[in-house]
Amino acid sequence: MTPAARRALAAAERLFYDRGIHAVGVDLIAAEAGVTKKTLYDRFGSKEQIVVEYLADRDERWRALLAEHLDAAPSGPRARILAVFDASRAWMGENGSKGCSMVNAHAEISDPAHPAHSVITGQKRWMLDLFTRLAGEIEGVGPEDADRLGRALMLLHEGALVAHGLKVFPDPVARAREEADALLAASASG
Amino acid sequence: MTPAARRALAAAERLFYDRGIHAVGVDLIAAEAGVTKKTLYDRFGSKEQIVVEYLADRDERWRALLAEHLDAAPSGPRARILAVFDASRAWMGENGSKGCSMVNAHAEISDPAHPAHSVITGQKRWMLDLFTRLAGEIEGVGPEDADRLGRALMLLHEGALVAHGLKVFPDPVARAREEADALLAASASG
DNA sequence: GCTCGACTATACAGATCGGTATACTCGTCG
DNA sequence: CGACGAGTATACCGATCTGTATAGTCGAGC
Repeated sequence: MTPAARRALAAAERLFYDRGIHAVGVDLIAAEAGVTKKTLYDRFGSKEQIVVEYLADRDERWRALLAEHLDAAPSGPRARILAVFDASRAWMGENGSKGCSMVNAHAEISDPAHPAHSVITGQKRWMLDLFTRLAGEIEGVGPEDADRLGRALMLLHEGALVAHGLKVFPDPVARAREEADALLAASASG
Repeated sequence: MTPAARRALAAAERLFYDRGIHAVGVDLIAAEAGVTKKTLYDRFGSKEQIVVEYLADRDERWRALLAEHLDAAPSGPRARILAVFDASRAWMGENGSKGCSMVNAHAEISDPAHPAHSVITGQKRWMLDLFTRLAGEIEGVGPEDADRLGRALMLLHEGALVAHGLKVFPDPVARAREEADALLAASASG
């Protein structure tokens, strides 16, 4: 990726996230990045492609941050599950005062055939799988309970991201982590 | 409200919710409603005002449906809390295949001074207060535990609405209700 | 019968939308 | 030196955006 393309994508990410996708035009992206529209279309081809790369890049960065937290977590599935919430808390502190970019983008994209759609649902499905897999690694938790636990963790996590964006009450991710902890304490020997 | 205004608002609600606010122009609203732009601007004055009334009307209808479910619920705070989730399940079945309109609208509105902003945050704050108040009515639950419980219920509920919109797994509102039930069972004598 | 509010129809203004075209500069690499 | 990729600058296209203006239709109430 050329330097101008990187600058353009960085500007697009900030603008799309802060103001919404449809509210931001390519002229504005070009101006904010110090790049001409010609360069934008040479590198990306279309606004739609910029949107896709915006979401894909955020997804990639989130998964990288999450992997760091998972690697640094104490061994054991329960600590690793809590590490997911820690990662989200760290992420939100730096990247997310308006909630989840995937959820927000989904609100603006009606066409299920839009190439961004698979990025959005892909991340959510991946997160559910992660929660379910980690829950299944807990001693004494069978596949059925893992499904139930994974989905409950998913609900708490998604709810926390939304609550953070809406600023319903302070530090909802920390609150969700507490609740997840209680859930895990109750569900098995630990 | 005149008949044409009612038709226009109904069309706007459907279009805004399905496609997003910025993706829908007033010409399209007018055409879908069988109404001229002149009438639209005579009745509402601006697109911004249409957006505000779209959200306010949905809020009003949601609160009415919720009140019905709360009135029909068995007495006792625990049953009433579960009735909130039942109301959401019924609501989503009819009005919401794309999640929460307030959350979705918030994703598209960057200006905190936008008149729709207070409608959005107002409903969320109201829901948190409702959960907290109902939790506080449970025997043996003090004010501090009511706050904790209210916020946990809020997280589950918001998470369920998002998960429903994203179609992460089937019937997330029912799953959230189960989790809320377990939470309430564990938190007090009942 | 006449006024008045609600509504339709159409055209337009000024701005912005996504996207394209032409012409230029500059550093790098062979 | 010369070719080439990256980027700049600017102008433009057709379409669409919010919002306004003019002119006319229709039905109900006084």
